[in-house]
Amino acid sequence: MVKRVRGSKTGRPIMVLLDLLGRRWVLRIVWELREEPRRFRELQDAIGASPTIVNSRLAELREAKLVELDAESGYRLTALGRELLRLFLPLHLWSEKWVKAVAL
Amino acid sequence: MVKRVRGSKTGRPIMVLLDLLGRRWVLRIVWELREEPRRFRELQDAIGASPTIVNSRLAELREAKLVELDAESGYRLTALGRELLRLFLPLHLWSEKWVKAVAL
DNA sequence: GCGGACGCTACAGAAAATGTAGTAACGGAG
DNA sequence: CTCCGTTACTACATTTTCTGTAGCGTCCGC
Repeated sequence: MVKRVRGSKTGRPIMVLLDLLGRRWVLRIVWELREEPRRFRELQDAIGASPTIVNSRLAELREAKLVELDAESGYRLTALGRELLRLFLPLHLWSEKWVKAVAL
Repeated sequence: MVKRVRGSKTGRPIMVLLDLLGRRWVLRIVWELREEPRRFRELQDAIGASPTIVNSRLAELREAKLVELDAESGYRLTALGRELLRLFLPLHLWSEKWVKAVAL
């Protein structure tokens, strides 16, 4: 038993995944790592969250094998993390369209 | 200024979107509405969150024009919401693969 | 006019996030 | 060998958010 499933008791993969991704800052961290590895502080400054929460989210993402820490370069996406990111890339374009529709 | 951009001051569409989707239960609610409309209580029971938070997330999703309330059938995805969901559908399959890779 | 389903709200207590400060390990300069 | 900077990370009091439970007001069928 690897994961704590917060939002769902079912343990169905999609629920576990949605639970993980639905935590504050998780999507943002993955997004921030999309191009290149980042140092802890660098990441923290970029997203503007407290070190406490950045650290615990990184721990969760590392446990989920989506992110890893390389001593040379910093935090970076694993192969699995890059796969996930690839699924999210279309969001970038779509978000532009969405914002226009919502007219913020 | 319509939206509170919690996680980012930039107002860049992708950041606003990631902020919205990164709130607790939001992804789960969108997922729960993927097939058919749901009533408030039905939705609440399905995800197991408090009515308070279900209501406020639904309000946010309605403001974001991703969800709407139809008196006849209940809460459902808008056209925009269905577009977003379509981007997320591959997650379902991917999550199965991911769980196998993580649960060593 | 009673009962049930509906969306939704109030509110106290619990949990999570913030903001600030600080620790411990390492590596290089003097 | 000290000092300094950089690294990841932790402690903790304060603030914000979420939960759990109860209940409100409206509509509709009986």
